[in-house]
Amino acid sequence: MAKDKKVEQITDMEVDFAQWFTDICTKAELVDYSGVKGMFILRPYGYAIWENIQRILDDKFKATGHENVSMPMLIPESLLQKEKDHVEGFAPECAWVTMGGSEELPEKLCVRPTSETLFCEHWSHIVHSWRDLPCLYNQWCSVMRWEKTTRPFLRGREFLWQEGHTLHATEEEARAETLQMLEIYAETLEKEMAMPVIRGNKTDKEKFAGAENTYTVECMMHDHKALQSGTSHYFGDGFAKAFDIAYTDKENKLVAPHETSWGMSTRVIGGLIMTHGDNSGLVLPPHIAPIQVIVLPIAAHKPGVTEKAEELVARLKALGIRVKGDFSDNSPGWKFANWEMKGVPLRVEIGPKDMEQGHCMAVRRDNGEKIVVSLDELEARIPALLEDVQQGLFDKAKANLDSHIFAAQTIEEAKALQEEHGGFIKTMWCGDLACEEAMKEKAGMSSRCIPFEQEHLGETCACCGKPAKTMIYWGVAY
RNA sequence: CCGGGUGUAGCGCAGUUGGUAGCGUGCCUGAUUUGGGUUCAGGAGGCCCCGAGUUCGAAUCUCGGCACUCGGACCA
Repeated sequence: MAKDKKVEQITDMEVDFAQWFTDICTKAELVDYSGVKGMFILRPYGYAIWENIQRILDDKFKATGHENVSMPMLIPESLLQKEKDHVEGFAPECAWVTMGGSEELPEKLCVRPTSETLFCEHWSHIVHSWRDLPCLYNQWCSVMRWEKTTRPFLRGREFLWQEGHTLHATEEEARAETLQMLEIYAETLEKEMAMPVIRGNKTDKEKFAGAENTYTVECMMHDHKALQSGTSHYFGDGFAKAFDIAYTDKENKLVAPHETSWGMSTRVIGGLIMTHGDNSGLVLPPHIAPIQVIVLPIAAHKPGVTEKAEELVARLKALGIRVKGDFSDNSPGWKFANWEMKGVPLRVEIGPKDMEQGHCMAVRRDNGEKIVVSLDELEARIPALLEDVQQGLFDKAKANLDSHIFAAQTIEEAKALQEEHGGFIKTMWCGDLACEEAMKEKAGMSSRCIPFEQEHLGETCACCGKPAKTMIYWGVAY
C-alpha cells in the first residue's frame, strides 16, 4: 500500500509522543495557534467536542440543583488579596490590566485565574439568613493563568472551563457537595469519555490554594503519565470569614457558612486524545464525538449509490445519531484515512456490491473490525455498535491503567518501577511533606492522590521508614 | 524562567562567495476514479516571522524582539 501520500502526516507516538499529540491537535483540526503564546483557537471540530462535554456536565449540574451565573472577568487587586493562601497561590501567574484607554487605572485589575473571590464578595452582599442557603452556583467561562510552558489543551494561558461555587450551612452538607461533584466528574469521565479514573484526596502540598481538602480524579495517559482531570475543593469557612460572609442561623446566632468549588476544563480534551488516540489519529468515544457515524458512498457515480447513502444518513439521523455523509469527490482511500484521523467512531460504507446483497459495511475506529450489517437491521445494529465502541475504548483504557499500577516498599523500588514501566506507583506514606519532597527529588514523582480505596501495603512509610498513615499514589504528571 | 532546535506558498522543505526565490504536496478548473490514500491537463498562490544595523544591494551577515517545538524548573 502506498503510504507516501497521507491525508496529513502524523508522527508515530512511539517515535515522539509529544509531537504525536501536537500533530493530532492541528491535523485533526481541533485547534490553531493564535499570535499570542499559550492562547489557542478552538476550531469548530474541537469546540464541538467541548460542547458535547459541556452539555453532559451542565445537565448533571442542573439535575443536582445548580444554577448558572456569569461573573466579571476582572478582579480588583484588593479583592484578590483578602484570602492569604489563595493570593499566594495565584499571584505568580496572574495577568493584570493597568490601563483603561490611555489612563492608568487607580487600582490594577487581575484577569480572573479563578473566581472564588468574586463569588465570595457577591455572597457577602446577598447571604443574610439560613433561608438564603445553600447557594449552588456554576459558571462557564475562560480563565487566565500566565503559564511559562504552554501546550494545546494541556496548559494554556487562557482556557475554557466551568467553575462551580457553593455555600452551605453545615460542614457535613458542604463536604457531601464536594464529593457529589467529584462523583459527577468521575462518572462523566468513565461513562461518557471512556476514561477510567482513580478518585482520591490531594496531599496538603498539592491541594488548591486556600482549600482545606482537594479531591481529585486522576487518569492515566497512553504514555503512562498522569492527568488530573477534575477537582473538587472543600474550603471550610476560611473564605467566608476572610470575606465577611455571615448569616443568622435558626438559633439567631451569626455564623459563617461552608464553601466548596469544583472545576473541569478543556484540558480533558487533551486527556481524551492521549487516552484513546493512535497512530492513525484521534479516536473519539461515541458519546462525545461530534460525528458518530460517517457514511461513505463507494463508486458514488454508479446509479443509485449516492441516493442509497443519503437514505442511510437520513435513517441514522432519525435515530438521533450524529451522522454525516461524505459525498466529496475524494477517493475512498483518502476518505478512510481522513475520517480515521478525525476519530469518527464508526464508518459505514455502501457500494453497488453491498446494495445487491442488501447490506452495508460498518468499520469500527477502535479496533478496525469490519462488520456486515443488513440494511433491514440498520436501526438496531448501528446504535449497538456505537455502544460496543464506547465500551471497547473504556476496556482498553482500563486495561492500560490496571496494568500500570505498581506497589513499592521503598523510594528506590518506586523509582526503579517508574523508570521501567511508568504509571502509578503506590506506597505507604507517613503524611510528612518532607517525604513527599524526597519522592520528587529522588524518584521524580509527585503525589497524585491518597485514594479513597485504600490498601494495606505495609506498616512503614516508603520514604522515611516511620509508621505509615495512608496508602498514596505517585506518578509523573502533565 | 534556563538550555537545545526551528521560523521561506495552506502544509513539508530547497535556496547558489550577499544580487528580492524554487521543489513536492495541497488548493482552484476540467476530465478520470468499485472497497486503504487514483491518474492526467491547465491555473492561482510568497510583507522570505518582526525591528534595527552592516552593505551599492540582505531570505542569506550582526544585534534585539516575537512565536513554535523538545528537555528542565515552575505550575492545577
